[in-house]
Amino acid sequence: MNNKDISDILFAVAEYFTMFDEPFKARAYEKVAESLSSFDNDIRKIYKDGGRKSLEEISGIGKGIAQTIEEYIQTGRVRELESMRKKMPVNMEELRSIEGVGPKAIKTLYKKLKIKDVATLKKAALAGKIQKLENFGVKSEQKILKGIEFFESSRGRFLLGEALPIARRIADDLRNVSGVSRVEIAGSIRRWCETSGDIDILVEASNADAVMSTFTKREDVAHIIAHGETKSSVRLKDGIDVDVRVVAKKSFGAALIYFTGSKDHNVLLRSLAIKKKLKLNEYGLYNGARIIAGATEEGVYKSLGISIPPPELREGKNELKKVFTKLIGFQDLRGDFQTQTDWTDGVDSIEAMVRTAKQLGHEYIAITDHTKSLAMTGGSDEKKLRRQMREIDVLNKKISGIQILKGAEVNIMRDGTLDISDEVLGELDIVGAAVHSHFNLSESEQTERIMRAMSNPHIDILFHPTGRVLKKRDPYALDIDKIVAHAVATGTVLEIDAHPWRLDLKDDHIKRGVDAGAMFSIDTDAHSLAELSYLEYGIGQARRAGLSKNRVLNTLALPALQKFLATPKQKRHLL
DNA sequence: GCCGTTTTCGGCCCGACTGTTTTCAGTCG
Repeated sequence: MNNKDISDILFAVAEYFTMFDEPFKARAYEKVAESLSSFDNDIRKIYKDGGRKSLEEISGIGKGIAQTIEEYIQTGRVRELESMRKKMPVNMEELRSIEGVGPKAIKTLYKKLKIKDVATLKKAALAGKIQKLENFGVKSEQKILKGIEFFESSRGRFLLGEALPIARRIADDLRNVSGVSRVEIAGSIRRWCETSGDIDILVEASNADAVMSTFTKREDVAHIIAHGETKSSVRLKDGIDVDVRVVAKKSFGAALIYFTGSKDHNVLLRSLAIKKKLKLNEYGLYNGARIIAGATEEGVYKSLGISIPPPELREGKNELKKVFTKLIGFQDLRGDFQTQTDWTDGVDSIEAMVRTAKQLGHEYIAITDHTKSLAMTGGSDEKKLRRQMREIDVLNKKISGIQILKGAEVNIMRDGTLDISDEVLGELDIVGAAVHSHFNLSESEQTERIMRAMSNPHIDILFHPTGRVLKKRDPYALDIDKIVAHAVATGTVLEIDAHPWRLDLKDDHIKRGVDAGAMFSIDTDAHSLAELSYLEYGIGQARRAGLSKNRVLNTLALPALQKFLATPKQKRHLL
């Protein structure tokens, strides 16, 4: 049981309260659930050390919620939730993942049509039963069907941001098994693909038995799919499948190539081997019966006469023929240009965000809270922005070793104008612009709108350019090549939003930018301290696109960055 | 259910958008 489990339970309670028309209780639970999901300290430990009282010291937690958390920690259950579930036994998590279906809709759907999950929802929608319900119509029925389509196409695949932490946890545990000398995460995760179907882990060990039994007996295993001498598969309680294989040292490199993939890459490699009258499999590269390489990846590629491609580029395209430009490295970024704080919809204070960024080794961090037309976030108007600038001045004096840049995530209005005056934008160090509404404009309208915003001399970066949310919302209709060309023409930097739900721009779009000569930034879009470590997801996407360090703004040291920002937009360049 | 330099009771971030309606409920962020 960790913070996420507790957070999930509180979310569930909140959802039910919403259904039972208790909006304020719901909001109270929701708030705590949100803050716990990115809370740095272990709640269970806080409770064990200081009891219920210490829970109540956390902002947002009072007597009631402290009791709920206590009950859950002690018994693993929450009676109130169970009794509400009895009244309305629906698969809330599944139904809520359909866009446009909220708690109230779920309530009506259950009461009128006994809809419990996506399967029964789909049946009812296809039968035209939903459009007849009060407050529903033909359009809402169609919207639900579209949502189900989306749900089905992305089911079974996990976001990189979900799969990678799980894979690392398992890999770390396996490293502690005696006799284990090496553990690597392979598969699509190693290639930094934005989603993964499963987790592949490769182990080099003298004692395969111990590895297999430790792995299959994990607490987070829901059931064992296979348990063999060198290979086991399990399904975790999270729903994701994990394969672990144990291989001998002399085959580790060949196995790592094989299990890293992609499938298409392996096909290319094997046909290359055949051309050279060799044979490649997961145990090694063979000349007849004699093994000529296998212990290391380098050795196998070298014996095939090619240089080793970074895992991110092993997609079965032209990676065997290509000479690789040096990709941006995971340690190359010196700062972050998109972060939100508790001034708007972030969780943590500016000071806390800055101190954490400093711990991460950043030389600078831009504070980019939302602006006024995003009222739901408490977005800043000109006055509030100026107040924030004064606070940043104070903090810059107080905190040494990192520069805080005054910024904003300015909202792009329907017509492409901005919701903050040019005068105030001019006072900021760095400004990002982003779309948060009117997602349904035609491609040409949407493209024109964004290009107009990019033409503003104060807009340094276009934030999350296509607006997608993985597994949830498609990107808005956009002519990406026009946007890229306009970025180059105006000197606007294109963001690679590293937030694991966004990864926006995506790899293919980054590639188009690379080809067109655009400049990029890689930012976390962090709304809490924990999210400040998301940069690696963006770097992974950048590497998949072949992006090199010298095209990325936040690889610059602070003085060079300041010089860049002091240059008029049109004249800016990185190379 | 939580909280207090506008309150220990009475509010609770709130505006846009959609699709349903004919003045509004639900969802989203």
